[in-house]
Amino acid sequence: MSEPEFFKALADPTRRAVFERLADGEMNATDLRQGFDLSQPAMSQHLAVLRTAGLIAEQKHGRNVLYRINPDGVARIHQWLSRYNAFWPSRVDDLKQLLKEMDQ
Amino acid sequence: MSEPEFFKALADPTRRAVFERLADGEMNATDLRQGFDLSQPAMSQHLAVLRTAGLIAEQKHGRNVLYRINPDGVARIHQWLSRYNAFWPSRVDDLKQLLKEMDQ
DNA sequence: AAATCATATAAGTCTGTGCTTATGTATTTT
DNA sequence: AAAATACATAAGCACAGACTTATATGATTT
Repeated sequence: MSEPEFFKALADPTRRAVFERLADGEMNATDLRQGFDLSQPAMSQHLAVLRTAGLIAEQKHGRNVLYRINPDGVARIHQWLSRYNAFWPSRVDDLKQLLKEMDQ
Repeated sequence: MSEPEFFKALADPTRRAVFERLADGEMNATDLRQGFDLSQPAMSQHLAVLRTAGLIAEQKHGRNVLYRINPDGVARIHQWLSRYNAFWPSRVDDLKQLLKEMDQ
């Protein structure tokens, strides 16, 4: 199995915040900067790290680039974490709860 | 919500390997060093980082210290990841499969 | 076509972190 | 009680990474 890069990518609080913001919907780099005290290159570099780690995907729209969460990346985190399911004591209840919520 | 420290802790490949080794059962620091080209203090420091992040727990046994995975830490990763369940396309099937396996 | 806009890349700085050796502190063994 | 063992802590070094300013590139607007 290849080394998971997502840990390093998400170890930075700014990148976690960017990732979380993208959970609400796709956005371009300029809009993503709102609320962050960060230069444009800094954001661009963060986005490059997240993209290289396979956590976000990009789509060009003219001179804009829309960024969105890459489901494959989330799936890869889940895959890594599944190794430790035995250490998740309340996993049965939580899973049943989750399935119930999704059935509604 | 407090900042998740586990990402920084698991961003280091050595610490991930230590964590993975502990998934097979509790172990002391000396045994954990087997197979790693690492000094004793380095391992001690890695274990301190994992412990501070709440990922492992320790139990003193005389002059030995047994380390084991802290289920609370695993639960916290799951909790963080649950925010992104909507981006996990195959989650329903996987969860049902997991529940089926656990019922056996 | 010139100016503006959205983004990326380059280069340099500063801080964080992972490593080392040296040493400290209990605990166990002889 | 002295030696050995298991581990932690301290201090220093070297490299990685997050930031900056400056500049480049391509698309849009005027």
